[in-house]
Amino acid sequence: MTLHVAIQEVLKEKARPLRTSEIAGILNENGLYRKGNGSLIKAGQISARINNYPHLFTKLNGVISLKSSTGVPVKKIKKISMRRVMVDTNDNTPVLVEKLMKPKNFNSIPEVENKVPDRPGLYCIRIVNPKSLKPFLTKALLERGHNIIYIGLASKSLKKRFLGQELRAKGHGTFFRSLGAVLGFTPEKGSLVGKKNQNNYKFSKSDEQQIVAWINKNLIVNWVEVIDNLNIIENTLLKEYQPLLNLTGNPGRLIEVKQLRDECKRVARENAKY
DNA sequence: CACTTGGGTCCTTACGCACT
DNA sequence: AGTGCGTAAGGACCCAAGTG
Repeated sequence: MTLHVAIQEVLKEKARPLRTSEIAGILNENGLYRKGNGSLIKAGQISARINNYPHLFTKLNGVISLKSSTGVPVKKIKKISMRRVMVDTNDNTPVLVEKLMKPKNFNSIPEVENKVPDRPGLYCIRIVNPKSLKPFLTKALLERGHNIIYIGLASKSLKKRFLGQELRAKGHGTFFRSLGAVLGFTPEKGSLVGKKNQNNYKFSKSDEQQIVAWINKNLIVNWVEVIDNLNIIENTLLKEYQPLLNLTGNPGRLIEVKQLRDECKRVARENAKY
């Protein structure tokens, strides 16, 4: 039995919409579907399959239902509008993009950290002197003719996501992990052992402080508040500028960055020797 | 005891390998 | 070559512990 058929079976049997994590749990218990290597099915895998079979399933507010009339009646749930991209007549995207990318608008983080809004938007990070990085990164920036190292989005809050997670390591910032890796830091050995998410490695407190100090000294940042079309704008920018440390969606992603991140993961997953 | 902070967990989606 | 499938990046949610 394929995974999506197994998901259909579960939804039919339970006769109500289910979360991806619930479906994974039920399948792991009833054995309707087993992975080739025998490992447990994760919620993310269910989500991936749901997206690959839009004709079979509907997804509303995080719960999955069967689409076919033979399946479960879809419960009425308050609808959240999934805004489709519409280029309306007063589209001010070009203005926002210019405002975001204009080098003059960038400032060091200590100068602006109290001003980052608790609102959604896009952010861009530049490096003052590309030569403060490892040679392969310096070279890549010179080839690209800019000093942009990361472009990201915060769908809820720039303050929490951009400032908190990315620049101050509160929580799990993708950029912070990548930067630490390319600066030559590695997490503490075994720090991911037993953790559910085997990717979100962290650095030691003292390493974190050193990275934050490096960020304050070497990086300048800018952001714009945006609500609509965040993903589309981000994707366009990634294609146009190919920032140094973005991986997903970046045609100029650097394999060396991925390798350094993988090395961090390897160390963090390693059983501590004693 | 309300508020803040830290961080564990969850969700979505792009990517790339494996199989047909 | 096309399709199926699993993994991991990127981002947000949410709760427990800390703080005043």
